[in-house]
Amino acid sequence: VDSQVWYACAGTAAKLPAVGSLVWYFPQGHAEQASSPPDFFPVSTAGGQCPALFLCRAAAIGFHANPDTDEVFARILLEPRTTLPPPFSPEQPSSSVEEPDDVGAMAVMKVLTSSDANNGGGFSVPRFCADSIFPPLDMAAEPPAQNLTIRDIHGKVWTFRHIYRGVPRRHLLTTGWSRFVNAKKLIAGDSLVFIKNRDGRLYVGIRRASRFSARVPQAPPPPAAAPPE
Amino acid sequence: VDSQVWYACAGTAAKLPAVGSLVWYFPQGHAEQASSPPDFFPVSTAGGQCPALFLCRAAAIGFHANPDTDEVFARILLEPRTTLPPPFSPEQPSSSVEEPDDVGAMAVMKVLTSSDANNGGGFSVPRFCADSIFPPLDMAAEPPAQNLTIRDIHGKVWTFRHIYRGVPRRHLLTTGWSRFVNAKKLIAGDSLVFIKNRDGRLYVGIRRASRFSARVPQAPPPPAAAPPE
DNA sequence: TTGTCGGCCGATCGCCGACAA
DNA sequence: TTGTCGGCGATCGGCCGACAA
Repeated sequence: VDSQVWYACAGTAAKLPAVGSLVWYFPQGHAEQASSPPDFFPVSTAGGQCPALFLCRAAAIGFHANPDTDEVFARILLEPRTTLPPPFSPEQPSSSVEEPDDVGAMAVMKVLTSSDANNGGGFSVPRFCADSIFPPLDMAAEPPAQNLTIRDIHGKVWTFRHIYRGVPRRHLLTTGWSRFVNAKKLIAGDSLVFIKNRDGRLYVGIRRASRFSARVPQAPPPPAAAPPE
Repeated sequence: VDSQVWYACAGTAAKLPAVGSLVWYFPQGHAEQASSPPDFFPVSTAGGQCPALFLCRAAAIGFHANPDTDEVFARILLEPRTTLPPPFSPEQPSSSVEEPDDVGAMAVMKVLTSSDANNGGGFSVPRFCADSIFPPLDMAAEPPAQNLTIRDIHGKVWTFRHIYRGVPRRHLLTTGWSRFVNAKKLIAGDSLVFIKNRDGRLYVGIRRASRFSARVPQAPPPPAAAPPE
């Protein structure tokens, strides 16, 4: 996966160590956060424990995306320094050292509203996104419209009809949008990241809302003055 | 899975050994046919070979169905006799010894036509199936119709509208049929087995057509007299 | 600027009898 | 007896502007 697109999808909160820098590998944190718990068998001691920290060198970083959910993750190859060899280590979040500020690219994020995610609708494009990411429309046309060619993080191409219409005027994605929503199983609360790289190529990334504490909207209690039903 | 339903779905060609009987376990045949090849490591000899046959006792039989495809398979627990212990063995087809003839139940099979499997249609119920499996219709009604409650091999309940209509009259499944076709991903050539057990409960099983040599129908060559296009 | 709604039109789904194999 | 077809009504998907937050 292209690292530029990866960073845009991961968000500014995601920090990765620079290749070659020294980091602490924290097995317990890895075991608690990883989707597939690592196997510490080869390094566990007679007492069944392994050391709490390993000093390591970040030898290589791989940028990846889940083929099903498009969620991004990084795989960091760690070389031990002065301690026993630890196992191969995927998914090491937030070990803050450096981030590439080579922003010749633009990225805009939007949280999907229920109108965006509901079937039978389009996608309301934020004005700033249309202005700074998408190619300019021919405003002489009636209505101004174009087809956008956008790649997801796997490189798969999606096309969307981008139209500027309604009173007052607004930017919308129509044809192609619902196919995308269904294919990616997007729901209200998920976020999209639209990315324009230095070559002008368009990408779209997904940040899923935490499904864990998803709360069902509830009817508010009646106002104090209202008599009980 | 209920063994009665299992046998109806497996068909009359499927033979299972009686529990307690002696059978030959044939590792190479197992390895060639099993979807997940067995691991013979613990019994392989220094030459990398394991014996061609094991005499075993069929200690227990489990009746199972693939949760995705509904295809049935059996798991036979084998106890070795006079040889080294073999590994646990799933899926041992056709070791012909016995089959339970306790047929207080009825089963009828039909291969799906393209009209059955195409969306936008119902299912033509063979006359014999309607007469011998389904509950009798009230022929005084116009048209005669009823809702059928039928369980798949996992026990999941499906409902179908069974109607007797058209000129000339015929039995059809309409409402509920296309949902079933889509959920089970049925295509023309697959077969259904309708089963009525001794209690009068209805079941439906699936036998998938071999996807391997599925051939696309081809236009026949023009008659000899026809001039070339 | 943009989230939600109702209208509306076209596409699809799915039930029907006709008809012939 | 039953496989396939065309018809057609109901439903749904999806594009639209209105309107208000």
